[in-house]
Amino acid sequence: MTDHENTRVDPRILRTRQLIKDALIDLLQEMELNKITVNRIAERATINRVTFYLHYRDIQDMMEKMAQEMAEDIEDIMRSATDKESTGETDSLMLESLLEHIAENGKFYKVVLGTRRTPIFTERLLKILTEAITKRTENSFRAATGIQRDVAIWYGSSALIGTIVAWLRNDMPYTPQYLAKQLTMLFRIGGK
Amino acid sequence: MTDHENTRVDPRILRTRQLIKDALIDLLQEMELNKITVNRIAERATINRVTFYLHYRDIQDMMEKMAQEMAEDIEDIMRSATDKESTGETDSLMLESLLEHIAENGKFYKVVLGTRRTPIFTERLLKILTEAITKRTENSFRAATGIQRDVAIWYGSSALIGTIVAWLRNDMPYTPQYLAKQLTMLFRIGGK
DNA sequence: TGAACTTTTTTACAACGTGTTGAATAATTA
DNA sequence: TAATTATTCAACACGTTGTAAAAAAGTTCA
Repeated sequence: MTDHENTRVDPRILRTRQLIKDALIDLLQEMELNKITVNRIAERATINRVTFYLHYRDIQDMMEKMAQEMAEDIEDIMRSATDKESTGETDSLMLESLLEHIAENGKFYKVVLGTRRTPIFTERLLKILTEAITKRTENSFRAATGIQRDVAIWYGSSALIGTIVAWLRNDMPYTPQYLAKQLTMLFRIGGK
Repeated sequence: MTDHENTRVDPRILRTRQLIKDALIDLLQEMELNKITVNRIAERATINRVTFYLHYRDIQDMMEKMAQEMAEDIEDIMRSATDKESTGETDSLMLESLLEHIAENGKFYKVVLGTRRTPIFTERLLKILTEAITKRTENSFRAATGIQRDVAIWYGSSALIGTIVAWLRNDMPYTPQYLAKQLTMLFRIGGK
């Protein structure tokens, strides 16, 4: 995805890590996680198996690091959406930027969010969305409806992530902009 | 959970299968799926490792069978809720029965739905909920809002399952009845 | 360019998990 | 009790894991 790295780093490391990551994404499209071995990853990445261990402790560790990178990317995007606009419509813009980012990296997100093989990624995104919603509804929550705030937050954040997942699984039949609008509407009437 | 078996079956088989299932649920509370081996399951279940293979092809196969049983249980419950009431309020009752069932088997559901270790179970429940909602909104969908029907279904079903998951993770701080009411309210305003 | 440094490869190893066998033992059924 | 069926035991070949040491290849910088 993006850099995250300003210090000079050996191009061999960059190359190897990219090869390994691509190989994993590749394999995740084809088979369940329990069929994916370091052997297969190395083979697919055209690197030596030992090299894998020079970069990651094991497959689990690798996925955690990738999920961390994803989370940083998404947080950056959402932060800059908040900065750009200060005229009320931030959450609509945030959603739109997020969906655009996901669409741009569709191959990646379809695998890590669209399949249920890598729950860490979904978990990470859910957490980010929950926090964003929590922050965003700090004042604006209408308790008058008789709905518990935490239930509304659970409801809204799962609805968002679930819709994104379904959208990915169906090969993104709507543009990010259109889906963002739909979601904003649904979200307004429902959650808060 | 329930029987699913009316024909006489060797009590040793019942005992062994129950021991194995309990062992898996036990282990899933303690460690990630990739740390769980047939060895460990057999050890925890106090059976011989070979016996495991007399009942299941592998751990994956075992989880699929357990998810299938869960799905059958839930479908039974939702069916009988539909039968019982014909006076409009079926979806509220269905939700209530479902949540009661989950609460009764809290230990089981907290593991298979509450942790992200067994996506098959969540997947199965999502499918059931999606189908129920799809059926239920066949006529009553208000297109006037400008919201796509499929988006609304994605949104509503993920919201439901996500809220249930969060409720389990937080050790069910609301009664099934209360949560069902909350969900019905949120669902009404939002999805359809 | 050449020398110092870092990364990758090669080969090898022990430990462990898998899935399957055939024969024994134990429990259930009738 | 006898016949049947489930479980255990011991053992096997095979693949995966994570680590090690040394050789080879690629990068950096004077």
